[in-house]
Amino acid sequence: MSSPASRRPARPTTVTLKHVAERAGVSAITVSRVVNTPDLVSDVLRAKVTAAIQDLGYVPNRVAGALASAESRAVLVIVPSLSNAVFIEVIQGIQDVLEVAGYQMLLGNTQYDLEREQDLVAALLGWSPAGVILAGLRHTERTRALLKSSNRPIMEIMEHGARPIDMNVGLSHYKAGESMGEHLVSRGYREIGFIGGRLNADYRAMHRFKGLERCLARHDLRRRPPFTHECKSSAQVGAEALMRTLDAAPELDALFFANDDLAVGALLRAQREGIPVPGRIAIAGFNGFGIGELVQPSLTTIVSPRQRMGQVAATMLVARIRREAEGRHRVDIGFSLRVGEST
Amino acid sequence: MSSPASRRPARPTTVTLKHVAERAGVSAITVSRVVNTPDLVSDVLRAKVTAAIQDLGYVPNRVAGALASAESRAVLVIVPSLSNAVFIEVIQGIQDVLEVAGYQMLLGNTQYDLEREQDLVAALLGWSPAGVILAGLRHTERTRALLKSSNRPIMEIMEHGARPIDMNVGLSHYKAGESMGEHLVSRGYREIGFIGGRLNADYRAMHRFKGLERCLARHDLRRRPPFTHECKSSAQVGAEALMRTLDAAPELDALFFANDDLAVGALLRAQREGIPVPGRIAIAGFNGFGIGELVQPSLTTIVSPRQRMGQVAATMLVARIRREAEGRHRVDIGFSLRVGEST
DNA sequence: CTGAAAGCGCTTACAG
DNA sequence: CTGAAAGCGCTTACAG
Repeated sequence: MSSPASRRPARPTTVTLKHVAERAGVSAITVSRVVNTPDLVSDVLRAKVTAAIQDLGYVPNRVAGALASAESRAVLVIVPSLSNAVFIEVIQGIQDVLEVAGYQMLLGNTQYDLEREQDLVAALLGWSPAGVILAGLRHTERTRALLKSSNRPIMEIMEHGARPIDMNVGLSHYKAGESMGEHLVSRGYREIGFIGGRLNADYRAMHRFKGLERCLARHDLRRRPPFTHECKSSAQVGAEALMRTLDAAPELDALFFANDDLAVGALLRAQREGIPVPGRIAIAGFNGFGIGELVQPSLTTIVSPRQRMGQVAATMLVARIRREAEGRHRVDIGFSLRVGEST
Repeated sequence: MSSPASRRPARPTTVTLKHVAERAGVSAITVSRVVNTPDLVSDVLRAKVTAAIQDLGYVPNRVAGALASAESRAVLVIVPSLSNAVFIEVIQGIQDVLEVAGYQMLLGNTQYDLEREQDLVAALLGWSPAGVILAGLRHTERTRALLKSSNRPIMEIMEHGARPIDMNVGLSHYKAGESMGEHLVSRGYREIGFIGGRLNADYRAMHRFKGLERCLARHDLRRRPPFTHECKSSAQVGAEALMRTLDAAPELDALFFANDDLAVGALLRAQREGIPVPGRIAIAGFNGFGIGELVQPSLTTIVSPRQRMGQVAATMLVARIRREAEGRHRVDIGFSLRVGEST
């Protein structure tokens, strides 16, 4: 019963379960129940405990709770990039749901590197997360093994595919590429190129390219390797890529950019250079950011339901964490073509 | 010594310090030292322990460590919004530094609500963070009290001011507003308006407005209340605000928008409507996003060093966490005026 | 509906 | 440089 205070001066004097229990005249477990599963406590005791919590300004120590239960109220969210607005919007959707459900997000950024992803997963599992959301279906074997043996609900997002580790919410990037290809062909374009960056790492963009290729093959149109650059996508990079590509392949009459950042940059640059869009060159993107509707000409693009994807994924995950889940483990969230003036 | 395994089937069989210690033939504390303070361990034991860690695939349980030491390797980062790219870039800067230093970010979003901020701070302190970074110098009294009594290093960012709770890195939004005012006046504009949204919550934008007002007063120019809207800033909202404001106050010859999102939207809308910029109306923003250099005319704006602000703040915080900090607790990170074609 | 005991996997604060 | 003991603040798995 001797106080350890003299030995641990660094530890701030904190209100603990025990203090609340003493104040309320109940046991510690009862306080714990009031905090976590109030329905299991009688009205009388619950009122006493709630009052004691208020009086003392008790804040539960989540770390202790996590250690005791081997499960923290944290969800790992691992994405390839934060400079890409797509992931920001997905993260917002996830946050919307996690916050209401009382879970904290632990955010990791792999920078499109599967080894980094593996290290992140290993390190972050040390937090005993209640669940994991990560981008993509492509991971190292060890990442898969770590996630599986963690016995936590796992949600893979962004792309929809056949063999998820556990659950999956995403869309078919291949079909999206095909869909844009069909649109361009139907508009009469015949010399169609694809511009993207770091396609080995951003393999979802590569899937879109493959979808486009499939479409071009079907129509007996010329297929070209993608025009690539080895840097992060941005409007500036898209602007440069447009000029370089038109120089290298002046016969092109349409360009499908890997994303809207690139496409909007290209559009604005074309305008500045006096290159008619779509008269000289048609321009299309992928994402469906709001800015695409404001530029002139407005951008033809594929709209992915980013925030909703995050919400759906987080909702399914939370249901599984709470063991209320049933039914589908795989959701194709779809996409839509938004036809603007640029094609 | 009896195994609890039969009583806790849910807990996955995990490799712990003890297992590593047994394998390496040392005590648990020695393993702990190899993980946390390897310099304190002899080369011989360190090698043995490192090998055992590799063999067993040991991953430290951060939760247990945090409970024992009353300090987790987490840093709270609390911002008002994730839909504002400013905060995303600041967060990136913070991440850059925290990741290298081995800290995990716990992200909270107040939605510009000081009560929500207070609740977030209270709840997240339950994670025993090593430090806290939060946006702004304005908080509830209870938030301040909670942070102070937590005895953790606290860093307030975004704005630079006189009485931080602990440390502060930011810029003067008042001076930024003044500076833009001086630029507009020097260009010959005389009827200058300010457009922004939710200025009570986004009081930093209000500071920029006040700075502008001060400048207008100095030059004996007409001062107007800000033209406001009650929704999140976006290009779409800026586009609408431009049209509404020109309708309401056709005498205006220059508009200072609270941020670049609004200003770029206005610029693109003006172009679409055939309103000459800056001939009919000059347009200026605040942030310095890359898109402002691509639109036509290019946007005059104030560039805030967002990513660097995050890096500097996180670097100072980590130094304090490690008790290596000295010198300045307050840094004015500054800003610069980028003159484009829109004014 | 309520509680006493044991334990989660680490680190602290010594002692040697 | 190394280690045995105690403890961090909770929750689990019983028993009643």
